[in-house]
Amino acid sequence: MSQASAPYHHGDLRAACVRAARELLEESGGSGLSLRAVARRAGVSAAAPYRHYADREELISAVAGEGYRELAGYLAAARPSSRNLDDLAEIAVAYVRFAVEHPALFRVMFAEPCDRDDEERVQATATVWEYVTGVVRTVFPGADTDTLPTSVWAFVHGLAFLHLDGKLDADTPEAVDDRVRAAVHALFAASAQASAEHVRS
Amino acid sequence: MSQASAPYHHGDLRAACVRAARELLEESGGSGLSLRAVARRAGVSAAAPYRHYADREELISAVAGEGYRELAGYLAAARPSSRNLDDLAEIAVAYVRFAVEHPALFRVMFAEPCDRDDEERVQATATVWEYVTGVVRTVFPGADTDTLPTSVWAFVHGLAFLHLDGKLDADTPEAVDDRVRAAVHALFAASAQASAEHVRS
DNA sequence: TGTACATCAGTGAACGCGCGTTCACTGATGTAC
DNA sequence: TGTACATCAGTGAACGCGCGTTCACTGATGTAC
Repeated sequence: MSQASAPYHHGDLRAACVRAARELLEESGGSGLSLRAVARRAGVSAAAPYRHYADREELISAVAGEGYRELAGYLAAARPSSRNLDDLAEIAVAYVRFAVEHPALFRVMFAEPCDRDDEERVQATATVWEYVTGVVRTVFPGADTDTLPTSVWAFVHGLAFLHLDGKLDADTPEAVDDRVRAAVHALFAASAQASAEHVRS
Repeated sequence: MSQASAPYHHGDLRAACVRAARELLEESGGSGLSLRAVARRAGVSAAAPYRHYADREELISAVAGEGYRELAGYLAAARPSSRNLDDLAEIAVAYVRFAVEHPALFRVMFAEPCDRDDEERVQATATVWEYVTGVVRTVFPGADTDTLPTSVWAFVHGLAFLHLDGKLDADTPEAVDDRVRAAVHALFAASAQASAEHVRS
């Protein structure tokens, strides 16, 4: 409740660690993310985080979890309900924007070897999956609901990573948005012809 | 020329470092990749690599460069010339297979912050880009040649990363191949209808 | 309301480690005469 | 062919560093009576 400036014990070191970790991530990238640096940033001794996290891995998982929740927020905010290709494009824009705005966090979420036993992360992946499936179902009614979500997620995820790694040049955030929109429309428009041919043959 | 078992000086430490680095990558992932570990693995003192590489970064760039060249080989071997969707699917399979067979190397190639000034890496990116553009031109003649390659590369790249991170479950290499083929066809088949609608509206 | 005590979050010193990088050096190689 | 010497790849010891983690501890909090 109180927001005293000099905390007696600390207040909520658990949350403060995640916050500190995210700040470090934004500032120095993934390489700067050590438990000691987090403790330092939180204004606490190096051993203090061990009251709240078993080890470094557990803290990182917590950070990744928060990242997933935030990504879900971005997507939901972009289009609460999606009906057509334009909606899909805006969702893709939101996804890529999240990645580009939080590059190190996005890498932690996806590029760290994913621990299958970590329930929070498995859950987070499942959430993204369900979301994508829902979008695909409304944008492409009657399509193959088993496979197409994979394709769409992969496509959007790939756009995010390529932008993240600077493989596509887009200087401003707006340029990124535009490239993403164009990529979505190009893919689904230009493929119509080839697809029709393929189905027919 | 000679392949003596106990090298006098060393022979070709420059190449041996890259080889050692790749072995470490396969065995222990990206975290184990230190210059000292590379030297140890190459059977040489910790300072020796500095005769051939200015610093750790430069070695890693060399490794990434080799990765790009090898990826290009995978792709070319999959389909020397591509004409239709099936060809594209096999190229995607090759791309994902490369990623899954060399996960840590693939991450080094893409997930390390990409140095724009490193000519070899810029060149490597450009090579992939040109290859993808060429494929797109033959598979989708008459399509938007500026944007569609971005879409296709993103799609395939995303498939690679999602498989790499275990976000999609596919237990055997064959299962991965099948999922990739299915994803390619699902994307280009199911989108036809939505695309046609969109163009018409 | 006041005291005694259990709880437990945070301390600070210490451990052993592997890292990147430097330095003066050594010793094999290959070239000039 | 034989010797003198310059070159330069590799050595090994050392630097200072930050890391993850442990440990016995301290001191604030909150509860029982």
